[in-house]
Formats: sequence, structure tokens, C-alpha cells
Amino acid sequence: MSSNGSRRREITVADVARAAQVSKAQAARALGNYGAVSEEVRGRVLAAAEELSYRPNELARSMNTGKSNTIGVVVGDIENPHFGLATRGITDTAKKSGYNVILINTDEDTAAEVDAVRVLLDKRVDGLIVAPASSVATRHLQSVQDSGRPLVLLDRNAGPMDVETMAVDMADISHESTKYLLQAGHRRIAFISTLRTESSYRAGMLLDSSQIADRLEGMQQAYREGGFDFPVDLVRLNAGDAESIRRVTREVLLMPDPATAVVASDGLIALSIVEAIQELGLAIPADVSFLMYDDFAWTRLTTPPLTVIAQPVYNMGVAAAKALIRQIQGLPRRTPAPKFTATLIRRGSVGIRRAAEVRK
Amino acid sequence: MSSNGSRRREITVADVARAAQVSKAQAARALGNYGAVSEEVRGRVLAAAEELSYRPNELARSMNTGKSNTIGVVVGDIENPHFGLATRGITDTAKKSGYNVILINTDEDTAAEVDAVRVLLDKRVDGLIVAPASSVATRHLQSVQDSGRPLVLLDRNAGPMDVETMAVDMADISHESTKYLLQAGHRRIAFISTLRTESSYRAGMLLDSSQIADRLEGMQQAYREGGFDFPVDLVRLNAGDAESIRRVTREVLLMPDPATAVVASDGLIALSIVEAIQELGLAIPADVSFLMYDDFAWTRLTTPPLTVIAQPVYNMGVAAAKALIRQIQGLPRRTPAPKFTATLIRRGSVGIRRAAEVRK
DNA sequence: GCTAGGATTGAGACCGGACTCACATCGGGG
DNA sequence: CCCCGATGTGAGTCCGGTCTCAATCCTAGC
Repeated sequence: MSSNGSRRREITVADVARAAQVSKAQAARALGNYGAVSEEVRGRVLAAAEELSYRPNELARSMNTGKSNTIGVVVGDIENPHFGLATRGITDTAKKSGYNVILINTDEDTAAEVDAVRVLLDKRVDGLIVAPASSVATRHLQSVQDSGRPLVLLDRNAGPMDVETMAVDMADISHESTKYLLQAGHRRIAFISTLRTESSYRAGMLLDSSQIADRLEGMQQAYREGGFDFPVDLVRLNAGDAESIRRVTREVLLMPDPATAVVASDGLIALSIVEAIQELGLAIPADVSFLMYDDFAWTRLTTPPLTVIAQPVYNMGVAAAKALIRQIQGLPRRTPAPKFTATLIRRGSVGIRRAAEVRK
Repeated sequence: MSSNGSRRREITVADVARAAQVSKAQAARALGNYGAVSEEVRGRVLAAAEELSYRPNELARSMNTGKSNTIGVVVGDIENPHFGLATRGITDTAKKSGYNVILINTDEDTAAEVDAVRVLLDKRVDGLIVAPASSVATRHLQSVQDSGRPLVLLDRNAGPMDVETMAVDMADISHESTKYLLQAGHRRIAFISTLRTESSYRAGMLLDSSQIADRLEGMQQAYREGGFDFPVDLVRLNAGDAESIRRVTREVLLMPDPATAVVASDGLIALSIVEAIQELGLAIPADVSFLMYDDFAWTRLTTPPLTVIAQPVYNMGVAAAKALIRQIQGLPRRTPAPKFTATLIRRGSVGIRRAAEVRK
């Protein structure tokens, strides 16, 4: 073991034992609160530990006990309040059961996610909660399960993997909100997402994200039920940064047969979409209707307030932590599995379609 | 060591050695990439490790090397994009130097912060970056330093502690923005913050947060230079949740001598303040001017766009990680220490004062 | 062929704490 | 006094990997 110059060597159980004039085993028992030790010895040990500023080495402890009392959480975007809230749900719940939570951010990058999972498992966390970046590239998640490590997915599922997953039924809410737009007269509804694909969207295309796939499925179902053709050309993926989001928004709004409504797949890109709409001098909802996923607090402050799809994110975090702790403790899954429902919150950003006429 | 029923025992170096028919030391050298080992043996070991799905135990490794290659980050509010961006700066920088980042959230609670610091040190992270909840209750931070552990503070300082801190000079920007408000004719400027105190604000009162204290100092300085009396009654602290933020906002706007401008101390409470202003049927900036700390993306989307104080948060995160890594590596501090400057971004939410007359 | 130096190898100690088990002590009951 | 049960104690082992150092092997040069 190499020595770090300015670092003071940590006090060990053996040091405390010496100072308290007891055996190492006595000191360890008092400090680790296991086994039997007389109250007199315990008192002497705890006093010596405090005097010496003893700090337990959780690495050693975990190696011996096989448990770290730590939950690893892997999220896709630390700046998205969606994950902030979910994480809070996880942390609140874990704390109550005596677990610490450590968090790693992946920026929705699958390679970073694979790495984060590896790091956390190498550190022998007791279990993992992962918001997978992809529902296709899941080998790393499957191998977590194969090794018997507790795993719960959050927000997105992982294809055909049989793993506890806390997520909203996206097809359902997408179906409902698309019907709402269709009933307001909209037929040209654009859907804009950051999801990375090799090529432009085509009908039936297999998508990396089950969440986006489900949303599109819900939209198409609503179109079918209304007897309308789904506007495939208005599904715009790969809107990766603010500039491309704005470019895509301009395209769908300025094309010969423009979109009369825009659906933003998450709150962060919604900002750039709304900005682009404003830059084009278009009014919401007079010129273009707007709807976005996630109920961020600021959506109530704009003029008009925005129509949103609210997800029970905190509760999903709570449920994920509970499920994981049950796995860690070897308890069976809770049945029936918890269901999470998103809610369409109608505010002022969706209006009756007449935009096409006004804009020409 | 207790056994967890469904968990498969992890493969060890000894298992790999057996499978590769080499000594444990040979296998360890090949897997740990240290010492000398022939290419032939190395190949056999790596193949066996892959065959067996060997996963190194970082706990054991850290115990031996005395290093974990991990940086612990303690932030005050995971839902605040301010910390999201700082964390991204930290993570991006740490990754480049081969460090993993683990994050713990404290909800701006000092007890939670003390606990987070303890957990991370128990886990023997190589160093800590902490955004302290308090600049007064800093004993836990001082003891980190006393034990020789690398520590860097982010965003807020810790009173008289001599510790590398990456933060903006709050007095300066507060002075500048207050002058801007004063020059627009405002004399009744309210400052609303979540900071917890035992009693209402009084002149000269010692505050737990140096950041808030500096902002108030900057305001008072601008008032003094203009020859105006600082409206102590308009400093409203303890605005802890959305409802009390709204209540406080109503109070300062409806009092006999009402505020004509409101300064929000952070972007999260700004949301509730703006909401309260809207609920009162008041217009920004016609009836009341508004200014907030932090340049959140949504502040450009409101009508009018909001005047904000932008902080170089990402860069602060980058600098914090660099400073910490230097400490870990035993290198001297970088001189001169990096300076961070906030910028007043003037948009549409500050207008010429005439509110008092219109509102009566 | 011999020697020297570099590379490789393997045994054992170690990191810091949890665990096991044989032994010692104490107190109560017969 | 003896026996038994409960409680406390201490020595040694173990977790999984790194490090050290003596011994061995291999190769190149003389």
C-alpha cells in the first residue's frame, strides 16, 4: 500500500483497543455494535474512539459483511428535474430503511450507463436502480440480473427483460393526449424528440427507446380510431441540442403543409421548441398548439400556461426504492405490481385548429 | 460473513488463477495490470476471467491501494438545475482524469450534509466537493481538513475556513443589480430567500449563509451609495415552501408601503414568486419589477422574459474538480485562485418605478 | 561455457474489520 | 461443593486483492 504524503493514517480498531486497554476483538464489538461486550468495556472503547476521532472503514466492513447498505442509482440527465424528483423519492425511501444512495449521471449515453453500472457493481453496492438509456442495448442490465444482483428499472423498460420496472404506460397517455389534439381539429401534429436514430423516422421503424416507441404507438392508435392518416413526416427524432431542436421546429412549422400542433417529448427540449415558436413570431395557441411531457413548475408561468402530461415521478422513485430493498432482503415481489398513470393537464396551449388558414 | 441466498458468489482472482492454471499472484498481476507477467500468462488469465465473468472487487482494491479513484460530491438540492450544471462540470472533468463521481443530495439540510460527508469519508473517497448548506455550522468540514482529506467547497464558502472555494462574489453582483433597480427608480426592493433563521431579519443580523449575507451586504452598499435607507422590512427569509413563498410575496406587494421590485434568491423560489404576482393580477414590470438569481432556460420564455443574474456554474464545477484532483495528487494550489463573476442579464422584467402610484 | 542483468514467478504478509469457537468467569440451584 | 447455563473474552481466520522480496529463469555478451 502506497502512502499519501499529507494524509494522516486513519485510526483503526486496533488503535482504539490499545488506547482503551482492551483486546482488538472487544473494541471491534463495541464499535461495530455486534456480539457481546460488557458495558464497562463498551464505555471505555467508545470514549477512546471519540478521543482519537476514530472513523470506521466501510470498505473493510462491507468486505466482511458482504453488504454496503448502499443503493446505486443511474440516471439519464442530472439537469432534468424529472430525474431530480425521482431521485428524491428514492433517497427519501432508502434513508428510512437505513440505505445510503449514490448517484451517477449518464447523459442518456448507453456507454456511460454501462460504465456506471460497472463502477457501482465493482464497488459492491447492494442493488441498482437504473433509468435505462436504451430498451434495446440491455446486455449489461441482463448480466446484472444473471449475477443475482438486485435491479429495478425506472422510467423506461428494457425490452423483453423480466425485471421490476416503475414506469408510466406511455401508449395510454399518448393516445389520450393525441385524441385531445385531434378533437381540437388538429391533423398535422408534430412529435419532436432527442432520441438518436440512424435515419429519419419511418412507419414501423424499430426504436431504441420503448418510451418513445410507446408514445408514437399511442399517437398512431388515436389517428386510426379517428380514421385519419398519421403524419409520419412530422415525427422528428435526433433533436439533440438546442440548435437542432430549433431548426426542426422551424421546419415543421414552415413546411408547405405545416404542423398545427407540436408535442415535445420532454421538458428540456420543450424550452427550445417554445423559443423557436416565439422567434418565428407565432402565437401559442392561436397559430400553433403546444403540448409537452412533464409538468415542470415553469409551465404554469408562461403566457398562456402550457398543457402538459404530468407523471408521478416522485412516487415512481419511492416504489423503485421499495422494490429494490425487497429484492435486497430476499423478499418476494409485491403483487400486483404498482401501476403509474400520467395525467393530461389542460391549460392554455392547445387551441382549436385554424392555424393553417391564418398562417397562409 | 453472511450469505445472501439468491446471490451468486463473485468470482475471485483465486478462481481465475485456478482456471488459468497459474498462481494467484500471476492472475492478480494480469487482472490488476501491475508488476510483471508474461504475455502468455496474461492472455490465459484474461481469457479465463472473461470466461468466468470475473468482476474486480473495488473494495478490496481500495483497501490495499489506499485510493478509490472516486470523488464524492455533496449538493444542496438535486432538483435545482444550478447544481445539475455544476455537477456536470465536475463529472466531465473528473472523468478526464480517471475519477468516478458519486453524488449525495442534502436538501440544504446541515444534518444531512454532516451525514453525507461521513458516509463518503467512511467509504474512503479520495476527496470531497461540498456545497455547504451553512457557512457557520462547519465543524464537520473543518474535521475533514484536519484529517488531511482533500476538500473543495462549491458555490458557498464556509466562514473563516482556509479551504479552496469556487464561488461567485455575491456582494459585487448584488451591488450591481441593486444599483440597476435603484436607477430605475425603485426604493422598495424586496429580497426573498428560503434561508432558515430563528427570527425575522434585522439589520446586522448574523446569517447562516455567507451567500445570502453577501447579497444583502451588496444591496445595502448600493442603497448607501445612493443615499437611500435600506428597507429592512422587505428582507424576507424563511420562505421554505411554495405556499410560504407565495404568502410572503403577497405580503410585500400588498403592504401599505409595498415593494415595487422583488429579488428572488434562487430560480426555484422565483417560480412561486412569479406565480403569486400573477395571482394578484399584477403585471411584470408595469406593476412590479422582478429580478432573480440564476439564468434558467425558462426565464427567456415568460412574458416578458425575466432579468436574471447568471452564474458560471459549469465552470465552477470544472474548477472545483481540477482543484480537488490537484489536492489528491499532492500538488500545490493553483495561483492565483480562479475568480468567478456573475453577470446581470437585463431582459424585460425590470421597469421604471411608477408602481406605487398605479396600484393605489 | 560462464556470468551478469533483467524479467518472471510464487509465497507470505498485509489492508481493517467481522466472525467463530474454545475457554473463562460468574451466579444460581441442587 | 458441584454442576449448569448465561455472559464475556481473546486468538485466529477470513473477506479479495496488492505489495514485497527471495528465488528462479532466460538471454545476451564476453
